[in-house]
Amino acid sequence: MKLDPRHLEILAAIVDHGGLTEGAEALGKSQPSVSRTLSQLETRVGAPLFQPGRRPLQPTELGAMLADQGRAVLKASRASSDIVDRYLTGHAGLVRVGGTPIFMDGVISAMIAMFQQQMPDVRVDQSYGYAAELTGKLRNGTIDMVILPLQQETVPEDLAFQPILPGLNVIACRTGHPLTRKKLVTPDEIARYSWIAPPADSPLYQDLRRALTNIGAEDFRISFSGGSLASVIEVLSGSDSLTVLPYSVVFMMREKVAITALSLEIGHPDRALGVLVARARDEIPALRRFRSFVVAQFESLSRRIAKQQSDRLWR
Amino acid sequence: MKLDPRHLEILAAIVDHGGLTEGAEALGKSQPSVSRTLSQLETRVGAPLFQPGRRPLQPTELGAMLADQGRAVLKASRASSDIVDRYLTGHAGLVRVGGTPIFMDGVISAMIAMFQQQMPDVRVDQSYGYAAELTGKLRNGTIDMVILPLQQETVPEDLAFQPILPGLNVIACRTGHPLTRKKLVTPDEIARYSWIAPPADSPLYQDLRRALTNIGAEDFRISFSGGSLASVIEVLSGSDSLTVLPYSVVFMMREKVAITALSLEIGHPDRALGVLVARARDEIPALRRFRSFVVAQFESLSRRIAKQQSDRLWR
DNA sequence: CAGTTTCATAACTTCGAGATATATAATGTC
DNA sequence: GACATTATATATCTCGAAGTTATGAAACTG
Repeated sequence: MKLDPRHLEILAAIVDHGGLTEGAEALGKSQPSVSRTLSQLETRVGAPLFQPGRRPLQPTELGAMLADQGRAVLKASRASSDIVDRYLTGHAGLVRVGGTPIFMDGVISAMIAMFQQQMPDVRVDQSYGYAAELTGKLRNGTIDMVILPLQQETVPEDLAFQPILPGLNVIACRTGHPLTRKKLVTPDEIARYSWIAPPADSPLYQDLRRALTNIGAEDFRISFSGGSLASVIEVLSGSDSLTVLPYSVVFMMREKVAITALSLEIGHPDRALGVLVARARDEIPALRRFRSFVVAQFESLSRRIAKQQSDRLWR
Repeated sequence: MKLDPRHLEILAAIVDHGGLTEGAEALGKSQPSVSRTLSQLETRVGAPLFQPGRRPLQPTELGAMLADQGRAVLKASRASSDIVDRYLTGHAGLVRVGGTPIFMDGVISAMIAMFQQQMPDVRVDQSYGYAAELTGKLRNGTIDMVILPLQQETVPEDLAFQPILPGLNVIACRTGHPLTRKKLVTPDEIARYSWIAPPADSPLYQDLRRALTNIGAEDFRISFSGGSLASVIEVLSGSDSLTVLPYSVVFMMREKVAITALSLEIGHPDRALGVLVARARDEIPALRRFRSFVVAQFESLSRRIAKQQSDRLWR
């Protein structure tokens, strides 16, 4: 005996609201419709579901049990509506975001924390990689969005790139480092210190090489390499070693850890940090929200960086 | 966003059976029907519920969550079918049975225990009373069935009476009572012992009076009255008092407690024990089952009584 | 025993779920 | 990489059921 779950819902509504009229109203249906559904259900079941004749309509034993099941259906129904609503408004869902390790650890993860204050039910899956792997994952749908520095001209046709911050690298060191006392740092002075190198396959490593070439420091000693940001920061703040980091990372971290940037131009890479998504794939609402949030956060970050730099000029 | 619970069921079936075809089969529907329902659901929701293109069909985050709700609906649906089936076959339900105290305690309650061995989910509500109240409750639907001794001619039109045992009362006493040693008991001998009287408004009390009148014992001492069967039995088996009980009660109890019946005819009341139900009201399946069970039990009891009596004749 | 409320019935319309037949897409195989 | 196979989507039709309004019949109210 297969019963229509909607009929069970209706039965539950009648029982819970104490009458056909009230039940119909609660369900947004007409009273005759509900009445007929009930009588159909009763013929179907082959037994009365309500005490006959009694005016404050009272369910039979069987009616009460089926109404219990109807309540379960109603609950699942409501839960479904809720799930869908939360999904469509971007309050729930899964966002798989990839990016270069330093940026993810240094900037994005803090933004994720802020985002999840507002959207606690959006789950974020983070993964690390560089341009080649990340675009691959983007194309095969393994991740939804990538944050990485890229030359705008090299962006493939099938991907959309939205720049959010100009590429700006700096030489970073611990606060109180001997070089921070100098107003102008010369290449010779820099050459005295050893370097913390990012992984050899990272764009940042290329940046480091180019920066050193630019300032004329041909050979340099590497004292530590292969670490992710947490290790780099530890070594950096506990030694006199130098490294190259995106300025945004130094800026974000400067209040939490004792690192700073040297006043030495090392030449901008011709890349811009940006958000990359697949054109074909349309974003789920949570992703759209997250992307907007990240973009807005970077705008705010830009402004704060600009303000800090003009403040420093006046000092 | 209101979703049809049936659609959620279908979604759950697809997810659980790993495909449209399998899901359709499990639901007993055609594949196109299920396919269209799914695509409708997706347009309704406004988001894909399955990963596009993947062959071992895999739900999206949202699809999986909605499928969970669908499973809940499916569960309620199955539970409902189960409830109805059990109800219709009389394996579940509520039976409200009333009767005269002595019969209920002495005979029926043991039958209820046996019945519930087979039908553990049939709930039995027992209530006590005499003819007037019981027929009243039967008429207003407070109880479903009554077991009581009645003159067949006095049965009202709107009630149906099914006799199950001829009325036969006996004088009961403890086993080993002095009177049990006599082959023939005279009224004089009886007059020496005091009586345990049933409640004054009970038919059994009338029977007691008539019996004593019949055997010529005009005045008699009452040593205990007002007790229900458990008390009566206690007093009876712990003293030399006598009482009048239906033979069926003595027969049922004789192996558990030390009571027996005297070999003295006291004249049959012109009543028969039977089952009374309201004609208008149609019985729920559990009641029908219970009634049949009780009737069958009494048939068996009749046979056992007859057998015991013929055995005694030969002794 | 009115008046009011609540439920049942009637007649009709519309929408959707079911079916079969068939096209299209994905997957496995040689 | 082409082909066979299986799985899913689409087209078209039919029928049932759920919705509507209008109205009749009970059952509580005072």
